[in-house]
Amino acid sequence: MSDGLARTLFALSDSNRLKIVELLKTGPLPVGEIAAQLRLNQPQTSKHLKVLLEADIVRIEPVANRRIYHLRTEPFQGLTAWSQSFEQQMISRMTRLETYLEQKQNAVNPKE
Amino acid sequence: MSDGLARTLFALSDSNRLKIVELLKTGPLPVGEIAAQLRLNQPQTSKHLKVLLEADIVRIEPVANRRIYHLRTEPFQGLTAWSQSFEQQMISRMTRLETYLEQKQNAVNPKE
DNA sequence: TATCTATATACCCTTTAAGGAATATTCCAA
DNA sequence: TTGGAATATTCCTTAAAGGGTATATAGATA
Repeated sequence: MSDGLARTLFALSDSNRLKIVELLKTGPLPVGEIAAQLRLNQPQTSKHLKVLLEADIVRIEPVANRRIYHLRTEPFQGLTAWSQSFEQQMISRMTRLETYLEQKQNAVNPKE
Repeated sequence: MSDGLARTLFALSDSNRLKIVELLKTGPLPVGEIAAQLRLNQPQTSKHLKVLLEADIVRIEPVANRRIYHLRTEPFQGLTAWSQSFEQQMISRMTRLETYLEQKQNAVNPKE
C-alpha cells in the first residue's frame, strides 16, 4: 500500500485540520477567512494548511494579495477506494465463512 | 462531524498500524502472529493494537491463552461514507460552476 | 502448586507535533 | 517608494507519540 496514504490519514487526523477540510468542502477560501470562521490564529492556520498542502489535500490559487485554498478531489477518491476495499474483502471473507459453516452443518445434519 | 473520525484517522495514520490493519484484512490473528509477520516487537505490537482497539477499529476474541484481533467493519463504512460525501459535494459544486459559466457565456455570445 | 506461554504494562529516552508570539515576506495601492 | 494588508516562517515551550527493555499479569498445563 502506498506510503502516501499514511500521510493523507495523518494530515486529516488533527481535529483543527479536519475542521478546515470540512469548511473548504463548502468552497475555496483564503487563509484569513478560514482562520476567522474557525476562530484560529492566522499562523496556526497557515501551518495546518501547509500540512494539508504537503499531503496534497489542498492546492493554492494565488489571487492578488491572497492565497485561496482549494480542496483536491484525488485524495478523497483514494481514501474511498482504500476504505471500500476493506469493506469488500471483509464481507467476502464472512460470506465464505458462512458458506463453509453451512456446508459443514449440512454434512452433519443432511436434509434428505 | 463526529470527534470519533479524527480518532479513527489518527489510529490509521501510523505506518506500522496501517500494516497491521492491512494484515488483519486477510483474516483475524493473535498478537504473536502479527508481531512475527511484521517483524515488530511484541510490546509495540500490543501498544499499536491498543490504539486500534480504542479507535474501535479492531475487537478482541479471547481464545484460551491468546487474544485474536479482528478488524471491525463499522469504521471503514464510516470512513467510506465520509470520504464519499466529499467527492459528491465537490463534484456537485463543480457542476454548478460549469452550469453557471455556460449560462454566462450564452448570455454574452447567444446561439441564436 | 510450579511453570510455561501469550500478552499487556511500566519506565525511560528521543523525536515530533502543536500552540503562542514575534517577525519576515509578498503583493498591492497610494 | 512607502505603507498597509495578507500570509508565511521562526523561535520557544509543552505535550504526546513511538521504540526499546524489563517486568507484570492471565491462562494453560504438568
